[in-house]
Amino acid sequence: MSNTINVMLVDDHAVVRAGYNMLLKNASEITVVAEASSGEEAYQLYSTHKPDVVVMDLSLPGIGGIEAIKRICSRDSKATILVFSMHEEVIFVEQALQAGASGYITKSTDPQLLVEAIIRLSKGEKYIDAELAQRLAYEKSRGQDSLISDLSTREFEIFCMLAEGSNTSEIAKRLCLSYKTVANYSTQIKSKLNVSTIADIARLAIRYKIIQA
Amino acid sequence: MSNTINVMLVDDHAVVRAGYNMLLKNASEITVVAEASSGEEAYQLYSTHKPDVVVMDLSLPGIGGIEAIKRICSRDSKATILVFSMHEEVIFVEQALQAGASGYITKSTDPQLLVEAIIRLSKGEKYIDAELAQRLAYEKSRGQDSLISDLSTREFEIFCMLAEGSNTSEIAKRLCLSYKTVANYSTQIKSKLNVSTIADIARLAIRYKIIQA
DNA sequence: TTGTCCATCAGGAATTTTTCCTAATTCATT
DNA sequence: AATGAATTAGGAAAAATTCCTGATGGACAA
Repeated sequence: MSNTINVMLVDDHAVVRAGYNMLLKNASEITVVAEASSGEEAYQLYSTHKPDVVVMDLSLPGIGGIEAIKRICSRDSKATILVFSMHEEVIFVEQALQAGASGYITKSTDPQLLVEAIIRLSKGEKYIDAELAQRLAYEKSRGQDSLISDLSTREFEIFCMLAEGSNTSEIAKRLCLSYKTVANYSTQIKSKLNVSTIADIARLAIRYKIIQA
Repeated sequence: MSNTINVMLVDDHAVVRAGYNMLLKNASEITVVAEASSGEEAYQLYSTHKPDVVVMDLSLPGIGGIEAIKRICSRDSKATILVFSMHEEVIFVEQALQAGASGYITKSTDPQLLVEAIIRLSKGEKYIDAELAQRLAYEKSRGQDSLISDLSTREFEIFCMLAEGSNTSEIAKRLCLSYKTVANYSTQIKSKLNVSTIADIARLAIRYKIIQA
């Protein structure tokens, strides 16, 4: 029997997936057993392939990466998910870990670290990008979380979608929630962030580099 | 002598660069002769390597991709630059082409099209993602390019206030207009700008540097 | 184990906002 | 003088928001 690490790649860009695939071919310990291009697909393929480690981008169409992590982890509490994201902001690390991820690295890191991180996670360890871990610790120690990190997982998710220009009913549809639920969340988010319009939400999101202008 | 196509890759994510690199290794016509991780570096390496085609991401640290394209093209008017971006909005295509790029494809396209596009560009042809080209042509045909400059004085005024986070009744008060007037303007502005939420308005205003995030 | 807290989800009802239609007025331009 | 665009705004219907309430389930502490 082999003790190879079975990995599933989740990224909506086929080119990027192909690149990772080739990178990981150089690592003999690792076998890519599945690829998904959306959160929904990831969730389904996870069930059929049960990979040891999921390498997941956060910006995905449909249900985003965070929601995909939540669903996979609620289905299988032992799921091991490595977030491999372009976002270099602490807030994303917090949210991803809260959703159930076991590791977080950014696409700026040395390619070799992707392999390293996958191996670490497969052993049950955690692995967080060194610089982000530092910043996370530093900000935590100074209690310097932005208002945004007060948002719950769901709140944050809806916050992002509002900032990106989705309206209440679109969000409800995408997240399979009642319109009312999203509307109520929207009100609560504004209250927590101390703003009164969606424009303020968008600007906050851009200021904190959660979305791009 | 060889008739291989010399390519320079510009992307701030090393992993992504490594991926493209490997993808392009499969294409015998193409040789990657340089890699840059920022606009500045791209500019410098261009001068020393004179690649036949530059494959360039748009989201780069420091001077962005657009600015890098402008500088490279102003140095060498025959420079051939293929934008390879995650952005699927027409505005980015317009800006990139205006800056001097010869092609634009998105990271969602089939990996094989990257090779195809590079070959096309090396022959002096243009290559633009099919779907984006359609949308661009359509919008151009409707004279719908500089959206914001289509706004009337009053519309623009209200547009700015909406983007800054004022709500309809605040704006009405400040401009000494009826609530209804502002509400109707708001609807019309969205329609002219082809957006549906205030978040979109805020992002547009920030993108065009009309307000700051 | 039980109780408490929090996150999540959502309905009801009142209110507010948005949308779409219509129309008056002014002002510039042909 | 006439056309057209900009500005202003009301009415009516539709949609969104707000504030309340309450159910559920998971985490955690006494």
